[in-house]
Amino acid sequence: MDQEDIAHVRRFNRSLTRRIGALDESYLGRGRPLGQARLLFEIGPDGCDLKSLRDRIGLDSGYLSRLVGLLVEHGLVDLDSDPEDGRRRRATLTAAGLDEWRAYDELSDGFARSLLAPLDPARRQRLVGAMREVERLVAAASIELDPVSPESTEAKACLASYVGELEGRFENGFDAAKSRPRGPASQPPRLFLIARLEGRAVGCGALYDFDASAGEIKRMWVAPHTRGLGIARRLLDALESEARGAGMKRLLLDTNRSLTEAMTLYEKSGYRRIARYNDNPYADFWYEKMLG
Amino acid sequence: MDQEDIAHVRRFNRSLTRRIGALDESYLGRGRPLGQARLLFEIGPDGCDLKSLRDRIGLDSGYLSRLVGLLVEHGLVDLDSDPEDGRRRRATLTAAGLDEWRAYDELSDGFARSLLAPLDPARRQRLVGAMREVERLVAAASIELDPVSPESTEAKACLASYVGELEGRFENGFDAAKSRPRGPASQPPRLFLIARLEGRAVGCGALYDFDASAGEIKRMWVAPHTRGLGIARRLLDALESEARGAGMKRLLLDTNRSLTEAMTLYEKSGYRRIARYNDNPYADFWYEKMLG
DNA sequence: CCATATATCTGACTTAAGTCAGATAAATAG
DNA sequence: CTATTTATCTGACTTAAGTCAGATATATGG
Repeated sequence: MDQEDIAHVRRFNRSLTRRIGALDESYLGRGRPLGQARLLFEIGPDGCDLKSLRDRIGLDSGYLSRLVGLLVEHGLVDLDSDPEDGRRRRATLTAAGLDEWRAYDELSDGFARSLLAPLDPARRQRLVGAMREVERLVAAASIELDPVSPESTEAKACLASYVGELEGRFENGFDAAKSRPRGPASQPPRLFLIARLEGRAVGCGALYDFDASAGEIKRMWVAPHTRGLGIARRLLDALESEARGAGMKRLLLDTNRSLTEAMTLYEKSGYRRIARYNDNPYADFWYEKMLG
Repeated sequence: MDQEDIAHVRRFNRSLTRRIGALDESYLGRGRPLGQARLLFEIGPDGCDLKSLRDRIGLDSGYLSRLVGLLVEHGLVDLDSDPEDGRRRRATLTAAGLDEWRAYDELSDGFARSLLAPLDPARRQRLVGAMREVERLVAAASIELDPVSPESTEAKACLASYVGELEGRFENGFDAAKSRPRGPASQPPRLFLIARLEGRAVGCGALYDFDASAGEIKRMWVAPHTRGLGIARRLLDALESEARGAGMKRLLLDTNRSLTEAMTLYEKSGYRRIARYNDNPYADFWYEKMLG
């Protein structure tokens, strides 16, 4: 990463900050402080309970209570108890509040429009495309890997998605029980990693012991909407580095012919096809990589 | 421009706002309110006079005075009168101020680095490229066209750059006096347009009367660092629309063989090669367009 | 039922950020 | 030299934004 790349990112941040500040300014044009405006906008046409508002915008509970109070006072918001949990309170927009919400929505739309309008169609498409690219790659950069227990809710949720997907993709469906790694029955993995994007699990991968000097990679999965961000690559790298740290000399893995992206990844990462080394009924190809 | 494009721009704004907010947070980590931190950072290693600070950040003069006062009090900034204009005051960083400036600079660098670091080199390049594209296109969208007097300082500055460039590009140099449009001596243009990017003139173009039913486009120029943003196209469109409004049926223009981008633009915009219609010694090609 | 946790509210604060009306001193136009 | 403009400063304000320590009422696990 050279200094010039960094300078570009900094310039980008600066120029965007200024521009986005302009959106805030336009919000102020409705004579309401930014905090209240944002809150009103976040409550939205469907309403919202205060707890989730607090989580989303990150406000002190006392402060939030007062801000909502002001909106109620101005006749923009109604506040009732949540029927399911008497401690919680739900905020919903009144008719006047909904009008205001629409006005803010219009401002945001108008702002976006003002970025696109002066451009010819070709440049417009390029801008939208570049924005999407920036967004995706910035998301990719904010992925975090965390070791978790394979028994944790998060791990189980990932595995369920993994199984669900294989069921759909494999010609004969998939039954997780038949694809256990060998060794002592239901041997736990040495490391189970979760990939998180803004706190939500969007991928997983596990490293198992195979024999005294080898490990096995299994349960590699990435949520469909986050593919192409290099998450699988990072999971694989992290698992390999753990394997090296544990003194393993060799890594094994198997895969199904329908998982073409996975096979591409393995081959790019230095895995080479070998003969069948297990009796996994879902495996079509077997790979190994010597750890240097 | 469809609703989906707008939704993309809005999502982009939202996700970037959050991320850029994180940079502000990191600035706060040095125990100084954001206003002071930004001011210190803007003063920079070379110092700066208060007037230009005010223009750049847009602060109330009283407020700025007090903010700088605080920085002086904390031993971070020195304040002296400008030797050239006794009303102005120059702020310069003390040794301690410079250390602080470096710390903020490091934070910005670190922030940029944290966006790039988790990515593999290919994705890193894609991110930097996409950021540059967004920046350029957003700049393109914020270009504004203004009619000005051809005698104004801005117009003269543009024309000077235009002449300077032609001198360099034409095989036999360029003398503006020899390339006057025909008609009553030094006839003023019907419309002289300036293209502005963030207040600075980065391009120009003029529409002259040629005869009772035709106009002539001349003095089309775009600053080198802003080429590729579609500025010339927008200037040309605006001049044509003025010509239509004035009842002109036909537009003429001439150009030199070395101005290849210009020729491409004219041809894409519907201009067709015609025979020589004037005695401009620098012209190699002549074009016309019928206004529909 | 009890202890504890959770969601919200209230009161009493602090601080940042900014506005506005002059005052002051230096530059500039005539 | 005088009137006006310009750049900055000072004093007196306002408002937004946020923090913190309880108080209160409701859920939840045992």
